[in-house]
Amino acid sequence: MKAEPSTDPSSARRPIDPIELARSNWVLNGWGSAASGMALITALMRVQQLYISDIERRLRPFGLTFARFEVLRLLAFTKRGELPVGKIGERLQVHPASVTNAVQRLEDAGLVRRSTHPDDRRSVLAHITDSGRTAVEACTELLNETVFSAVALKPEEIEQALRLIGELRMQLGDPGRPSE
Amino acid sequence: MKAEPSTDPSSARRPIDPIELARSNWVLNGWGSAASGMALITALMRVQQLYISDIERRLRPFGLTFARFEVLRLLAFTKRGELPVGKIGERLQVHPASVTNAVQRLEDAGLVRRSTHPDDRRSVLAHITDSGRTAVEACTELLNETVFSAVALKPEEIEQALRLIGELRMQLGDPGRPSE
DNA sequence: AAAGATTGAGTTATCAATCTTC
DNA sequence: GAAGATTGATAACTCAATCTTT
Repeated sequence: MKAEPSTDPSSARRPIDPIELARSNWVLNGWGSAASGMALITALMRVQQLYISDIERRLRPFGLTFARFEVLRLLAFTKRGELPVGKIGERLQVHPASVTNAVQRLEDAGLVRRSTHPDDRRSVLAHITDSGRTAVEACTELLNETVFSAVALKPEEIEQALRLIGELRMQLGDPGRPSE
Repeated sequence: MKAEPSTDPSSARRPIDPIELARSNWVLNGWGSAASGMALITALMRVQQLYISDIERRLRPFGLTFARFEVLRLLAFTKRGELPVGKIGERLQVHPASVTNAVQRLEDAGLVRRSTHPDDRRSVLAHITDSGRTAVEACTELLNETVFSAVALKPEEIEQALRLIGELRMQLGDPGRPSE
């Protein structure tokens, strides 16, 4: 047993972590068996929100959102620099309409060009431009230095966290992680 | 050094986890020092998305979103069943405009009522109604049973995950977790 | 008819501007 | 003037409906 987080309401000096406060309330209401799961899921939501805010703030000078950055990043990894928009949605696990929107914005910014697939005219190819490559490389470098390399965990802790999150993704039936 | 995750591109049989694929690409591009952090942050975004989808699907029959559920839950925990909307935003870490929107919807649904603070007429109090209490208890029970208690990790793994996420929140300057 | 993508409607979140009260 | 909240504008996502091509 470790020291319990203080639930003392008189400790008004430092602001109590809202997540730990919620957890205490859960326990006090007799929902002890759900308290830790609630706290974990709330914490996941919170840290995601903090990361997306941080990343989008850094990308703003480039006129990119994280979603659009991911599209560019994906295209830049392909051999020919292009991918059908359906494939993009599949890889990034986003709705087709979201891909249409992102690719439209990227095309308006001159970072990708659209063309119809030569073998299947139903399909639309998104092709990264030179300008798009320049932008995505700069953004990748920036995010690598300021965010991804800066994660305040030891390497083995990152691997541990990845494993735990992987379990959760599997349980939730993440299509990207089939249990087969 | 531990065994590296497979980067073998020939394993095309089962759909590769997009996150592990991105990680491989990061390593192949010489961004090894950022690869695990990128994978962790991408995984956090993904699992958050899966949880929010799952939770909102379950809340839909009640006409609630997760954000609105959180507001109700917070109010139900207070002694008098009421809180200034500014405090709500502070606790849940959301923009004042978002609170206004959520409370407006909740009021339209008859789950909360608004009144002006007696001691400071600038401030608006949100007060949970009997109907709101009934709804939030039903939703809490449902989420506890189907989501929060069902987290597919052992108790000590949940605590481990909470600790690791806590480190990340601290690094990101989560106002709810001051480093003092 | 089915697959692939787009469009339009509805919802939510954020930001700046505004309005009231202190 | 500053604090607290609301409003209006903008952006992004989801869903259903539509359109083209297979």
